Amino acid sequence: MATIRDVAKQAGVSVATVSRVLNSNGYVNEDTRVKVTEAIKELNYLPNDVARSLFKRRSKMIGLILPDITNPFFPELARAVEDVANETEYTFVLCNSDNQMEKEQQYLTALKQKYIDGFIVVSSTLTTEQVHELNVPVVALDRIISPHMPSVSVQNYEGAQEAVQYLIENGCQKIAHISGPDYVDNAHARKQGYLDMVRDKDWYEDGLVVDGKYELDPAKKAATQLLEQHPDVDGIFVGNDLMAVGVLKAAEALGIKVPEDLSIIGFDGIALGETTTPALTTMGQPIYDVGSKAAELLINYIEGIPSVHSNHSFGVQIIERETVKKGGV
Amino acid sequence: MATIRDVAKQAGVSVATVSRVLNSNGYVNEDTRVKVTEAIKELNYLPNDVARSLFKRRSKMIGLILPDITNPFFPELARAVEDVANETEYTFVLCNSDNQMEKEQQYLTALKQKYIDGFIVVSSTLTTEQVHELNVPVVALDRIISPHMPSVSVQNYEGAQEAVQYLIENGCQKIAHISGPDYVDNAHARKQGYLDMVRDKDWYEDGLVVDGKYELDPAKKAATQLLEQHPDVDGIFVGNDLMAVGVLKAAEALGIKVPEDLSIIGFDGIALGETTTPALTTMGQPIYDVGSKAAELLINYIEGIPSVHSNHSFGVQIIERETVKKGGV
DNA sequence: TTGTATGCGTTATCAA
DNA sequence: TTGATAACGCATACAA
Repeated sequence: MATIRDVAKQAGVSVATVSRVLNSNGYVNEDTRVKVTEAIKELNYLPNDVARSLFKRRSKMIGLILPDITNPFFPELARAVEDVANETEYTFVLCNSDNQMEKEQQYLTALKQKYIDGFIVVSSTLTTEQVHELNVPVVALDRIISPHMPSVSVQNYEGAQEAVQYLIENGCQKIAHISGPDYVDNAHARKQGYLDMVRDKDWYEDGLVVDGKYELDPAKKAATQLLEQHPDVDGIFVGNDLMAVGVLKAAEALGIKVPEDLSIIGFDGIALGETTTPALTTMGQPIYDVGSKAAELLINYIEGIPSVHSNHSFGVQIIERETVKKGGV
Repeated sequence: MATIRDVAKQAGVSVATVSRVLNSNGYVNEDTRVKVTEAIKELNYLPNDVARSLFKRRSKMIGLILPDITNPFFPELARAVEDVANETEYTFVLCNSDNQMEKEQQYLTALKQKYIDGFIVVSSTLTTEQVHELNVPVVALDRIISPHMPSVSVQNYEGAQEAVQYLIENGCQKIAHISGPDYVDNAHARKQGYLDMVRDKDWYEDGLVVDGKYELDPAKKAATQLLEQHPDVDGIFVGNDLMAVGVLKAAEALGIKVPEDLSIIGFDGIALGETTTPALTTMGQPIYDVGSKAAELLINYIEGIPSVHSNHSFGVQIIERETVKKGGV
């Protein structure tokens, strides 16, 4: 590996001038610029980013901390972040936290030792203090950590209401909800959206909302119980698509026809929902846009470019497929 | 951020001694060791990895280059790599190449500038020369670049044969194949496995193998055509699970009952296959093990630990679910 | 057992 | 317009 010194020697100039043409700042004579450029080419020289980082105290790296890339909601998000990182010449570090604060903290400090420039985090456990004392730019994604911290998310509450409304409009008479964990703010918001739509219905009762942990199997179990105890439920608003697939499987196992006997609507709009039979109707969020917006926000933040909105909330939109029986009341 | 110099001052020793206790090498008096440790604690000192990297010429980072994390085959692989990277204190960089050699090359050189210690690559375009002149440890994953380069993969040829055999044993009379791209070695091997099982059957004809590009929609289209042109096909061995889902969808659209009128078997064993209706029968590969083995191999390679086998090939195993009609001939 | 000095490869300051 | 040189924060060779 050639160093800047080798280039300098080859071009018959000092390292300072080489550095100047490299970063194109400061005056440099056209002739010597050419000489240096040629030397660089001949030696196949590439600047050493580590040395650069040491001097600049920044690494051109950003980290994405999320629960688990194996959860089908996250790959598209990660892809979006990676894409904008790539465009802006940042390198992208992926961290799976399994929702454990300990792991999050480990990644945070380990990467800080590498002069990482910033983080995007999907977390329900990180506190404002932790982020603050980290002293590195952070934007929250999908889940909000604090209103005072830049974030990108979607209109969970409103989306949930729309979803329930859609079920009602299509004739459902008794609508249940499979919720995500209460400590996840978006799960909480979706549940509230549901509750505020149904709480005053005469058919409503507490047993209609059960926890599915945002995972497939727990949701399947929860739905099975729910449907056994409340056979008159004819519509379910499920907190995310992954759980909705579990609900679909539960109905199938119980011999309940979807959508004839039971309408199901999910939330997220992940690709998985297109592959089930029947295909999943859902409240879709613009996952890729959410991810890339978070990355943009972070990079602007890092580079000191002021952002108009530092708390961005995307709208959601219903994706009509096959798990809701169409027809008015 | 405190530096080693701050710690030295605080403890009343030189930076060399601090370095010694940090890396626990060289002699150091127990008393001063304690003093230093305390100073470190008081100052909340963390060593600067960038400075370390510059000196050591290595970064404790490994890169994983794969086509697209959005393809449901890859998240589990990536997770496995990240897990062992994490255990061994390496940080994990994810790169999406979209199967473009140009992007691969960009990542390779960009990360080399950061003193990356090694790569795991899922690639069909990278050449031995490129890897060689990179002069950084590389292990090939899922797809073999050269027999002389460490690699981890599965028994594609044998698995394909088993899959076809399974279809035959269960009474299929005319078996087609939806293949992956021929330039992907594992797709080629799977196709060969199929061909070597059926080439001499009296029902075999060339039109029975069609390209599905290892993607869902192309496979769906290909299967639709295939099934229209060859209505007597009663079994399909599909080159991967993602395409198999497309085939399932095609059959559904054509009103062909699976598995009653058509048996389908995929390859890979990704989670997606469990969620379809009917659930996909497939040749499962130990995806997580494949990924973690590759990571182990790479890290041993990096750290100079000799590996017994540098070309590892895992076995595959049939996962019987619901898309193959059971029953002998 | 400990300290001093040097280098890892850059960038930026200051002179020239 | 260019060149010396001092950082950046650490680890090691060599002295002491």
